[in-house]
Parts: sequence; C-alpha cells; structure tokens
Amino acid sequence: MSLTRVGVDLLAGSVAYRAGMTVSSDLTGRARLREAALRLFAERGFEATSARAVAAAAGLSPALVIHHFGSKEGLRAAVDEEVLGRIGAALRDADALAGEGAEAGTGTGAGAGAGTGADVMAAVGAVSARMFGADPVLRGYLRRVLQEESAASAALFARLLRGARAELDRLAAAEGADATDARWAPFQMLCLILGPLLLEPVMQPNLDQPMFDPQVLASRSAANQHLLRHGLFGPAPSPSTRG
Amino acid sequence: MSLTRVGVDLLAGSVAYRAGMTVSSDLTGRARLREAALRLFAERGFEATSARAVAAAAGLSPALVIHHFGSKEGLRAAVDEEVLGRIGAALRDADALAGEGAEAGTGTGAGAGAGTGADVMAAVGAVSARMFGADPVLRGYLRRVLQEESAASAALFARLLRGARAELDRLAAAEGADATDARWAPFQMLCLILGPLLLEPVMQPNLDQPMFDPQVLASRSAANQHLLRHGLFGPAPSPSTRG
DNA sequence: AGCGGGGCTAAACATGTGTTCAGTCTATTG
DNA sequence: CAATAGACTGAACACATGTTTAGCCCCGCT
Repeated sequence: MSLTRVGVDLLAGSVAYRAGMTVSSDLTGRARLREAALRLFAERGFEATSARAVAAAAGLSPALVIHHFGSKEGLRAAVDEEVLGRIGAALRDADALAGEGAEAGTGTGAGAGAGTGADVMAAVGAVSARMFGADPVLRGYLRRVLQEESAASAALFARLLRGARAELDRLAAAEGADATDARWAPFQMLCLILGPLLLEPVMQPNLDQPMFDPQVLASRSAANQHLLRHGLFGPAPSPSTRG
Repeated sequence: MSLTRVGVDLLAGSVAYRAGMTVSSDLTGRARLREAALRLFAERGFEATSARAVAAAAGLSPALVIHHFGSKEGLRAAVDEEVLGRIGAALRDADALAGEGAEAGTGTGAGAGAGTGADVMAAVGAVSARMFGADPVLRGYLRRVLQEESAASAALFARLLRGARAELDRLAAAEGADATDARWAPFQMLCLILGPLLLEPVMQPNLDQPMFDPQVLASRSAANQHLLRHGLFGPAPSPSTRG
C-alpha cells in the first residue's frame, strides 16, 4: 500500500474514495481513466462522451470503466468527487488565508477600513484565480456541473454561497455598514464571480485577450471589487492601476 | 397558403425558415415537433434527448423528424431559429420601449437625473421579466444555448452585449458620469442579469420562493439597479420598497 | 373521376452504446 | 513453487440510436 503521490493528482491526496474500494497506487489505469474522463466530460459533456472514448483517451480497454467504477455513472461520480475535492481543498485554503489576512489587517493597524476591505477582496481574487484561472479543464467541468441539478452541484453551490456570505460579512465589517440588500448581495457576488466562468464560451469571442489570463482576471477582479463597494460610477481607485 | 396564426407560436410570425422549405400552415406536426423538442431539449439537453422521445412527446412518428427537418441536427437548428427569433423580437420591443422611456424622461422634464436612470433600469427589469420570467422552458433552453460555442449562441450574446452597452450609456448619461471601468461594466451587467438564469438549478434550492416569480424577480432587479449605481453599501433607496 | 403530392406511418437497417463474459498476464502471498 | 488476486483484454451481447425505405391516406387539383 505505498501511497506514492503522482504529479497528476496535485491536491487530491485527501480525497476519500467510496467505502469498500481499495485505495491503490493511483498511478494505475483507474487514475488515467478518471483524468481522461474529466477532460472529455469538460470538453463535450457527459452524455456526448462514450465510455469507449474515455478508454481510448486513456489508452485502455472500455471494459475497464466497468471494472473500476461499476458503470459509466460511477465514473462520473468518481470524477465529481475528485473535482469537488480539489475545489473544496482550494476553498479551505482560501478561507484560512482570508482569515489570516483579516486578522493581520486589524492586528498590524496598517490600514483604515478601506485597506482591510481591499485585503479581503484580494483574497477573493486569489481564490478565483486559483480555482478558475489555473486549469481550463477544471473550468469546463465546473461549468457543466453547475448546470445540473444533482446533489453534488447543489452542495458545491451551497458551499460557495457560504463562502460568499463570509466574504460579505468581512467586507461589511471593513466598510462599517451592512449591505443595503443583504438578501441578494451574496448571490450578486457569486454571479459576478461565476458568470464569466459559465459564459466563457460566448464571452471570450468578444474580448481580445484570454479572459482567464492572470492579468486579465486580476483586472476583472478589481472591477468587481469596485462595483461591489462603490457601484459602476463611483470614484476612480488609487492611480496605481496595474493590469 | 393560409398563414393562420396559432396561439402556440406567439411572436414567431416573422421567423424565416430555411430557404427551399415551404412555409406550411404551422399548426401541423412540424410545429408540434418543434415545440416538443424545445421542451425536451430545455429539460434534458440535446444529446440526452432522442428523436424518438421528441416524436413520442408530439404524438408522432420518429420518421417525421427526418421528413420535416432533414436530421436531428436540423431539428435543433429549427428550434434555435425559433427561440432566437422570439428573443430577438422581445429585445427589439424592449429597445423601442427603452428609447421611448428615455425620450419621455427628458421630454416631460418629470425627473432629475436619478429619475431617468430609474426609468432606464426599470426598462431593463421589464426586459428580464419578459424574456426570462415568463417561460421556464425558454429559460432552460437559453441556459443550454448560452453554454455552447455555436454561431447562434455567439450571435445571441453579442446582441445582449450590445443591449447592455446601450443601457449603460443611458445610465451613464442619467448619472452624469461615465462608468469607472467601461471595459468590464457591460459584462458585469450581463453577469448580474444572466447569472441567475444560468445558475437557476443550483440557486433555487437556496431560496424560499420561486426565483423567477414576478415579485421576486422585481426585487432582484431592484437590488441589481442599486448595486450598479451605488454599490452594495450605498444609501438605502426611497422608503417605498415593495416586493 | 383520376391523379399527384405531401403528411404521416410501421418496419427495418446500420451503427454506436453500456455492459458482460471468459480468459490472459503479472505480481504478491503462503 | 503453487496459488490466489486483481489489472487488463478482445469478443460478444442486448439495446437504443439516427436514419432509410416502402407504402398508406387524404386533400386539392384539372
């Protein structure tokens, strides 16, 4: 049972597979199948991807899909679990990071309310970059998942909603006032963050740069910060506008 | 060639079918098939919907799909054309309405800048309500279409983007200032409007009322107006908050 | 009346699908 | 070494799919 970590798996070390399944080396065909499925599902969608195509992409026999995952649906579940695990880990890291940032902001006395707020929003931007910017495959898969009404997607969105509410609380504390419409605020925040993710295929053709390029993403994140705090027509931010 | 309009077809009178096809009465199986396909594609997606399922839902033979549309893909194209036609008409109406509203706002001298801005935003809300609120099937289909990277979806989004820019110009004129970040502003506006549409399946479970109910939609629209103009923490709107 | 055409159908076709089966190979274990 | 376990395979199965074909029925024509 040597749990040798492979480069492919990155953050997935702590993901718990379904009970009763032996957690094997994970450089084997099982992981290859899962990875190929992730890529193809993200590209073409689940229904449009055949088990044979997944197996071919992994260089294996179609029968292995059944052998390892029980069924094609089982494969999807495994991919879901894997992806949601990665995202969960990223979110957990981000939460911890945001918490540190907030404490540091008040602790060092470095900034007025605005400074702390900016820190918080920067953390949000970092989360976005980490989750969405990094991997176009992950983006594609996430895009598909968020459109279903499965239990997994509901859980993911609920998790994001909790995160948004927490960010909003921090932002409100920094701003010294509660949001005018606390009911819709978290959803608006999520729409601003997730919208470009969901709309990427139709939005990208209207831009001259790849919209999830780090710099572009930072610029959009800054615009979102500004919108949330001051509206579209508020005062221009400090002259140091990079990006 | 009696072009009797049917209730089912609503706004679709001016939609031009592909050349070479005789425009028949349109209460026939062709329309029934298209309508059934619209519903099923919206519910389950194109790939997951079989031609047989469409035919069965229309109470017709599967062979008719081929006979009328050439192929399953042809059926999809017809549905796309139909839906995009309806939306185009709604947008055209909305543009006209918004134009009138803006002229009336300045003409009657009824309002300060704020008043005109509110009128403009109300128009946007009306568009949203008209396009998205009315028909859950249309919402579902739109949700699917906006996720593809087809020519049709790109055209639709480009059209929406143009609309958003126009609204933004009007809003800026009313506000007496240009948007701080003119580059992202229209996309942000679209994300706020389209986000809930795309996220409906995962967002609805977190709400206690149907999120496209007219009242709820109006409330969300108002929140969006407020966000765009004053940010999340701006001054509360006039005490007459209905919804 | 005759007749041609289009809406419409049942049955069949070819293919692709998820899945099963029987068996091979390899590595670990007793 | 023998045996067991599990990764893995090619071939087959049952079924669903998009599509084709041949033909029916009814309506509008000359």
